Amino acid sequence: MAAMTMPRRRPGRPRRDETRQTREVVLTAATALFAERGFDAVGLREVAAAAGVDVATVAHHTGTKAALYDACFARVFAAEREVLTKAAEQAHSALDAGPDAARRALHDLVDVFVDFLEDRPETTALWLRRWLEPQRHAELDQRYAEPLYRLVTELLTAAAAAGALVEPIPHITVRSLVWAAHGHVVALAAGAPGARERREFRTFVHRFLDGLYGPPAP
Amino acid sequence: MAAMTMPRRRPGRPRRDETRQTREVVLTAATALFAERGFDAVGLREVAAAAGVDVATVAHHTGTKAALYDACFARVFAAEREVLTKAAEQAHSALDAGPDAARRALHDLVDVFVDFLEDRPETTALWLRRWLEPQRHAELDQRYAEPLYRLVTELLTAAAAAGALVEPIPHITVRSLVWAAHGHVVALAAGAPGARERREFRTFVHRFLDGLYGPPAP
DNA sequence: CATTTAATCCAACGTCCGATGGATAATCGT
DNA sequence: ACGATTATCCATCGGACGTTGGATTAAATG
Repeated sequence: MAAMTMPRRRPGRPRRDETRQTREVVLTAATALFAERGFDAVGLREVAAAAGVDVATVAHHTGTKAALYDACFARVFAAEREVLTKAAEQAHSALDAGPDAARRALHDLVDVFVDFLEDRPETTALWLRRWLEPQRHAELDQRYAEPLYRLVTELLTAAAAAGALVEPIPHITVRSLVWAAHGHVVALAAGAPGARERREFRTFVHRFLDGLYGPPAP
Repeated sequence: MAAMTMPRRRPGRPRRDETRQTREVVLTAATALFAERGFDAVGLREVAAAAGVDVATVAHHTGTKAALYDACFARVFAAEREVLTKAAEQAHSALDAGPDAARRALHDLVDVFVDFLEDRPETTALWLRRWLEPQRHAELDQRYAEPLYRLVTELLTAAAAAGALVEPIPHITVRSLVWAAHGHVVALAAGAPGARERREFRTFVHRFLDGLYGPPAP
């Protein structure tokens, strides 16, 4: 990740090796501000100042404010999707090795997810903000969330077919786990004692997942 | 709940029996708008129009915009706290009647919670918005959430002492259930098929709670 | 070297917002 | 019946916002 501000770049056409730099710096600064305070509470002059450039430079690189906002979301969510898709595919390929291996694979998958959110808490903030904007929400859900939900839901369904997995309603199980993880990040941001909270949340999630491996309901 | 708009009240001192009416109408209209779009995206003129009054009238009754915002939160959260406190106390008093009654009492309690959120989805929106405002979040958490969390956590702890309740980390269990419920409301608002989703979410939560009543981990 | 291209900043425009002062009208207290 | 009180609206002010046009600088291009 590039530094938050630039060391005052002089005007003029950029050299071939330094194109795209300013855009990244602006996006990084804008992402942090939007995650913290939202679209309307953040001014373009503020973004420009945080990035160390003029407001017109921001407009030059990212167009309107709405386009800048969308670009911030796309960048963060794409990174999340990339990490989680890879982890989900690994878990999927571990299914053939028996119920115990499948359970461990599930543990690893959610650990990757929780690690990612803890490392980049702005992801949670951006998702919460999108969930509060119904029209955008639907679009981004389709692009970034649904593929993952589908993958993990298939994972649970396949595990139920292979081992003795008790899985009442896969998509609700997955969604609830995701929201619990976001709640965990919010609690951390609000000042919950960090190390202990992190450890206990993982314990909770693992036990919850293990509970899915109990005997089928009569 | 009063109507969203007023039938154009004429100026002049109000009669004794109609004091506080305008304030309630303004608060109701403002709550709906703030829940939908947030503090900065809602203008006071817009609130005034939705309530059928002038912008100066809004200021007269509620002071600054920030005070109006806070008043909306306080009203909704107080209602939620009242309903849930009563339900939690009922569940608590059912603990002495044995493990089965305790489990049924827990089911009833979360049903009350989910019913409340489904009936008044603006509650979820307001909580999400508060969680995105760290400083306000801490204060309202202390006033409205923590008493309830403490009550339910004690409930789980007492149930573990009485029956065979497996409860690894009570406060994380409670928080995760709360967030799962908010995620459920967001999914409903985003257009998930209503009746089926409502039924399945309750099934999921009940099975999750029953899982807490399994044999203690070795 | 001359021209084109790209990035940056400065200054300004029009708009909308929250807040306020003051006028008006209807009821209350006496 | 008459002042005091309260609620309402109108008009307006200062400021912040997103956006844009144009000047400046520097590298690429030929």
